[in-house]
Amino acid sequence: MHTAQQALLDRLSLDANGVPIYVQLRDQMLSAIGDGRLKPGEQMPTMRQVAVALKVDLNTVRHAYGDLERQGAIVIRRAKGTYVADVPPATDPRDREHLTEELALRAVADARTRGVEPAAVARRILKIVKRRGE
Amino acid sequence: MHTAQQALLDRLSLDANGVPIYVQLRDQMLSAIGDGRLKPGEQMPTMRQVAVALKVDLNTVRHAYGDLERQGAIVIRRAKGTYVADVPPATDPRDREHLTEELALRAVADARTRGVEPAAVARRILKIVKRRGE
DNA sequence: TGTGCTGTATGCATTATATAATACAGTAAT
DNA sequence: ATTACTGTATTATATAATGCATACAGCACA
Repeated sequence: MHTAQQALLDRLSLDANGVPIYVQLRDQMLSAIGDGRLKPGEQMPTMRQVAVALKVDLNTVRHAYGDLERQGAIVIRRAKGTYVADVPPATDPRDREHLTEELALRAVADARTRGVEPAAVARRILKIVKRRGE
Repeated sequence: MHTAQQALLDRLSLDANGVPIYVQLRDQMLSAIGDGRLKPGEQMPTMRQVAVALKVDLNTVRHAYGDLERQGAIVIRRAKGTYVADVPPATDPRDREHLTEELALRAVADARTRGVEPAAVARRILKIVKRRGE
């Protein structure tokens, strides 16, 4: 039962637009997680699978996975594989306010640096959580 | 009356997210042209203005402008300045949609890995862009 | 034990990115 | 002609990214 990883592998693509490969990989995998195509606890494609499928160096994939782990999105287990991180318990209400602001500011900056209207991203987020019933 | 360039300058921002500076500049300017904030024939900020405003090297800005010219979005006139092309390439709406979706999905994954409601982040984003005037 | 899968790591070469410090060249206004 | 602004260009330096080859290390299982 490797449909989830295979589906992700099939959707991965690289563009020669100046964006580093490891950034493209990292961001596309984050999207897959946000999408729910990869669920918490589920195994990610192995680094070698990604490297072979996209004809990219193993260390480049490792770079992307390393970023994702540092960010808390995945967990890497030596000799076993990499897995989507479990959803952490909701933060306590006082910190949540601050954390929400922080995440929002980062999203705004992210959108701006990619030339996208932050408001458009916000509306899209609402649409995503709605179509998943959250 | 240089409000258009000034407005663009004010909105330019850089983020240390692995995306090369010249790509960030190129994309943001492309988006400014795409949504009409910069109109055909209008003068762009000079390369030096951008370099000084963002504290980046003149050659880095040139790299971004070079991409834009090769792409047909702007026209560079030596010693006179750079201008939005008369018929700027229509930014493919599908690309814009896709990028927006990607950014939204990343934000969702980001929020979830930190135990924050994605919807709360979305509402915060809207609040932020509102309190900055659209 | 050994085979085979995982992630981890190193060394080397090449290319890309970014900065700094200068300089050059074309245009326009005074 | 001088000045002041454009874009263009070179050299040097440093760091990052990528690829390639080659390993090492941990785990599971026949």
